[in-house]
Amino acid sequence: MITEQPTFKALADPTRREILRQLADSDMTIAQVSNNFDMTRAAVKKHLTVLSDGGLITVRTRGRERVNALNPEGFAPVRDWLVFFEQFWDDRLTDLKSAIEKNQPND
Amino acid sequence: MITEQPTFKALADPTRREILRQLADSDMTIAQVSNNFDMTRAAVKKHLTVLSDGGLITVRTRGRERVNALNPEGFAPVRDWLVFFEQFWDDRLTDLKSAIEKNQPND
DNA sequence: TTGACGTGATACCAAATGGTTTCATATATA
DNA sequence: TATATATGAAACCATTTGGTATCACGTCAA
Repeated sequence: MITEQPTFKALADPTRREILRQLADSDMTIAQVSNNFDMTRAAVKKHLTVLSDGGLITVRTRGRERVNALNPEGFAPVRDWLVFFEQFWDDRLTDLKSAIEKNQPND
Repeated sequence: MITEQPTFKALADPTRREILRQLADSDMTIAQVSNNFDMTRAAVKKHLTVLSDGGLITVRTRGRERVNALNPEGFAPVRDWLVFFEQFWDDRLTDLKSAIEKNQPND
């Protein structure tokens, strides 16, 4: 079973969400990502590990480099979670609509 | 400007996400929510405060009670965030498709 | 082969987080 | 009015988190 916890946890930090946005533009090595943030490479590496644990990115080896890329499938837990509530509100609206129509049959 | 940070932060904790799911069934007072978790009312109250700060729930006073309810609008930051990436992938697919058609004009 | 480069991993630290207990305050009720 | 109920808030604590510095290791290039 897929647990959604690592995914939501990974998204809780603004630096990590910014990393995802940048990876949307292009895959990047750890060093490249680090250049875009005012923190050490070690700190960025930790964030990338959390993102990887959350399934939001994949990492492939290229020589001595490690290339990070978005993993579209990793976003599924968030999508599913959101759909649960949106579906719920859709049903609520449908119920409300039918209730109104029931009380106002003269449309 | 709406900052998405409090929203994502609120969603990082499994207890808080479970509270949201329960509130989808019915609005609840703090005491009612507390009854569903194995922790003190004070702890639950803290979680509700975080959810409120994140705009995910609204709280109304009813006598000496405080009734917590889902706030559909509070989910917008997550929806917007997700749409950014899904749109991105849609564009990628479109680009890929047109590139393929360009190289295979004999369809 | 010998550095230089890119990364992994660990120890360490301050601050944030998630929980507790305790007490104060406001409202409902006998 | 006196008491019980529902909540608010603060002090406190252990653990997690997000950062640092440092060193070890594999790979590329002269």
